[in-house]
Amino acid sequence: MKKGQVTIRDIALKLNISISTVSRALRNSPEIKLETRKKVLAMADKLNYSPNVVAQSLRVNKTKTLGIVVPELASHFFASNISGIQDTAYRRGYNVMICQSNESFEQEKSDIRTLVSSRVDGLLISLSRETVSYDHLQNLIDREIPFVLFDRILEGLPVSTVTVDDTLGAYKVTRHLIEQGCQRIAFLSGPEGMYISQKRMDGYEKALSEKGIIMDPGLVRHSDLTSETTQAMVRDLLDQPNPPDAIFAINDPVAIDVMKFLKGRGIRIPQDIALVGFTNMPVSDALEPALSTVDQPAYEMGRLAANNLLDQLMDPDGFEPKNIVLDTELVIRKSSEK
Amino acid sequence: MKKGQVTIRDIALKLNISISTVSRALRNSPEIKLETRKKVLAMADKLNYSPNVVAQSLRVNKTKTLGIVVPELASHFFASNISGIQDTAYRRGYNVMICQSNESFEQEKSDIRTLVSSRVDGLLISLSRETVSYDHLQNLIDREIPFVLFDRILEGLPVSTVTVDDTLGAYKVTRHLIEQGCQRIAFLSGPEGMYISQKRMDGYEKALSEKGIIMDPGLVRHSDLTSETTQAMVRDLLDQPNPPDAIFAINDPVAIDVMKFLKGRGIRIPQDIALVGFTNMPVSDALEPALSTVDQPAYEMGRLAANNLLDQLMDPDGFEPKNIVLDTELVIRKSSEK
DNA sequence: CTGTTAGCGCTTTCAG
DNA sequence: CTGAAAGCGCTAACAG
Repeated sequence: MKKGQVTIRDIALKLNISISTVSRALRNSPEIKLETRKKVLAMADKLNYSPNVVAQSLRVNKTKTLGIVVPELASHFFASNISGIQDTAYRRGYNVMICQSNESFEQEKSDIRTLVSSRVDGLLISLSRETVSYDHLQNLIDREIPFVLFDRILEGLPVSTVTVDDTLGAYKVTRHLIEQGCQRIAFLSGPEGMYISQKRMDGYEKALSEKGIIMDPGLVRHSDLTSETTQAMVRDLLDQPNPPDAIFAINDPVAIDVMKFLKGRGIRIPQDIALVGFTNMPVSDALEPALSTVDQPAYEMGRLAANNLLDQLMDPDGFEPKNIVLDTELVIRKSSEK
Repeated sequence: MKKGQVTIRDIALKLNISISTVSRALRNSPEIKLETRKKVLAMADKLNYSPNVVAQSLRVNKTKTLGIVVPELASHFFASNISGIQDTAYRRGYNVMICQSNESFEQEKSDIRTLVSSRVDGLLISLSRETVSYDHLQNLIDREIPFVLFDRILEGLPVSTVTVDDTLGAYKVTRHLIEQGCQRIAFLSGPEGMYISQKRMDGYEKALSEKGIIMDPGLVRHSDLTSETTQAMVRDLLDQPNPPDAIFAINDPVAIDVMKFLKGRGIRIPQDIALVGFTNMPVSDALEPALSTVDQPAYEMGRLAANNLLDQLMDPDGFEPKNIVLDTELVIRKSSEK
């Protein structure tokens, strides 16, 4: 990029051959004589040549770059997703550009716009907690820009998705709590429109009804996932005439906020109130009590999402969207053992 | 990027003017008549024009993209650094590409190579725990590719750096522990060559000598920051004839590993052994006991590093490298209150 | 104030 | 097997 960058022209000049020959040799075109190719490769090496990917991109109209949009980076779950995506992308010769929406719908739209204008070849998107409408995604479809949704998805779009079986995960949690003798299990959910809120709610309800427990709507709350709201909701839950004996939090960060609040109130976990999260953050087992949770294969989700997107880029026509659903594992720790 | 992308040529054709006029109008060149510019802008809007940044990059030999290399993404500290960088970069019209070295020197070199070949305009780098040599950085200097080091730096290079006052931070920790009555304070450090290991060691020694405590070399250990090594070292520390009454861990993740191990052994914190970390991860205060630690302004570090790099890109000649050092705050919690 | 022209570095027909 | 030439979309002299 700096002055004096070596180009194929320099190689051609030195070798007294045409630049097209150099170009072909560099890319192992079969029509080049072995000897010529060797000469070119040697000279390229000697001059420390490195191709100008910008020029290549302009020429072939492909940047070999994937765009990623996540709600936040400072979350172990999304960071692991990204690792999975990156490793896969690099292995297959792609770079990534990452944006965070900070859980804002507007920012998410802007991120997508930025990435598209950077000419990424495809996108991997996990939606913000505010996102309930399609338009910006439909726009990508209209412009034939391939993308895959993961974890925070929206249903009904003809695109690939990668999720865990949220319903089953929540079902396992709720059933486990019932088996521990809990009768009034609160569900501290995320925003109503969010896919994972709905799916985990389904699992929660299924387990309750299976065990013959009538769901008390007063035990279900929708948080915007911030600490403040979470704590306000727990307070509200506790101040009811008939408080819960267990809380199922939509994810580990929320569960940690709950834990802090309960401790502050002198409420014992799990004796007074059992607690379960979702995600299995690495610190979950360092908490006191260690947090029961649902292990989500974050890295694997990223890997699968990236592979699916790259397959789509390799063969745009023969491609069929897939809905990939991974299994989860309930990790039982102290916080829910009555 | 898809077929039928609108170009300035399309606008020019529609308006029966030259493409250079369109180009100038789009970029608010002062030499264009207001009326013409309005027409162009209107048409661009109507056709839903979006500039091809790849072509722009090729032409002006700048990508308006910064490269970031961090040891890992799944760390709240680095994720916050990145947020600070990103916000700053976006505000100033730049995108970012992020790579993680996974604490590997080889991977770090490869990341830098990748980013450079992607033609980023500059780099922001936090070194891996293995990095003790210069060559790959010197290479950037030789090629006149601007970069800034942050947090995990290496001294002696004519480039800007952004760190916290590691020595002072460690000094505060050690003095605090002494004031709590601790006499045998172990320092569980990182790899020997690492900048932060050395600086924090300096602060540790300074506090000890100031208080007239003779440093016991047997109380200083160098971990590679993995859980396994950390736990092995703590075991070793405990199995000494004269075990420590406090442990100062190089960062919070290591402190958490220490905590897990001590708990497993039935050792009480802080009564038997006091514990302090470094970084102030958001979960630190949810631990039991809540972890004393040193608060590092991660977001701010990222912001300053990015601003410094961007200043450098704006004015390459008039630029002087700066060593920016931020202050830290000792956060005292239960884990160190005897 | 606007148009013409010449590339940025590379790939890819089309001709030999 | 290799070369000549066109062009990806855009910017920037240079000329009017």
